[in-house]
Amino acid sequence: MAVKDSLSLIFAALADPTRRNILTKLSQGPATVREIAEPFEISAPAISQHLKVLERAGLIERTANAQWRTLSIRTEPLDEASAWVEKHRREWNLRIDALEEHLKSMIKKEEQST
Amino acid sequence: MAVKDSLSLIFAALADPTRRNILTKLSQGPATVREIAEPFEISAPAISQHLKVLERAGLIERTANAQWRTLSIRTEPLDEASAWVEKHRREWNLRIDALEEHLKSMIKKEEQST
DNA sequence: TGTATATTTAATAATATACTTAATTAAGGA
DNA sequence: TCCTTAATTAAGTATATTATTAAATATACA
Repeated sequence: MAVKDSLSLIFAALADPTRRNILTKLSQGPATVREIAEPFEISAPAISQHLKVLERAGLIERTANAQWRTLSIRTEPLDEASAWVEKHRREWNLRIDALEEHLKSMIKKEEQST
Repeated sequence: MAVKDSLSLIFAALADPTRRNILTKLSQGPATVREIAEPFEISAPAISQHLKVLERAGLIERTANAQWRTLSIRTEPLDEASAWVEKHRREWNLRIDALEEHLKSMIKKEEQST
């Protein structure tokens, strides 16, 4: 079981619709495992494993209260994921803009030479 | 091979450091498969498979030129990923703010009653 | 104490992922 | 035509992921 870097853990955790649904639920406020599991058809252990994946990625936090675990979302990993995506989007868009500038100036030269 | 929704494909594609490195390279401009493969120690077929994953997620685009394939990044899936992340971050932060407001007003009441 | 509820752990199985080497396809150029 | 280069496909393998059922653990509460 190879150790994974945090971005890989975060994106992998987000790559499953069940886990994204869990985060959607938690983005409205903390909930117990039971409350989280309720809308899904899968077994309780399956939910428990999904929660473990989310926790390992730092996306959720559990606090124990008697036999109940209350889960809440954490935004730091979302910040990290977002930062990566935004950086690449921005750099690519800069490239595209530069390319457009280049094409424009090419056309201008073309026009001047005729 | 179950059909996956697009967000799952995108996040899964981003969940691998080799593929993120490929996108980092491509965010600086288009490149051929050879150029992309160069910094990596893994075999050419492994790169080819990573490119297939990125392509299936819509993150890259290939244009064929004789035996060379030129690859470039596409930002639509990055937009989609970013939108999901931002939405959840925002909603969770709103919750937190509301909670803080609530606590503040509780404290205020507490102070008034003493 | 005994029982119900909440949740996790363990064992297992099916499927998916990420790599490998060998073979194949396709084009350029001596 | 033959050889080289670029890239993909095919086949095989190790490991990871996602689910299952059965059992274990922990707490509340009659």
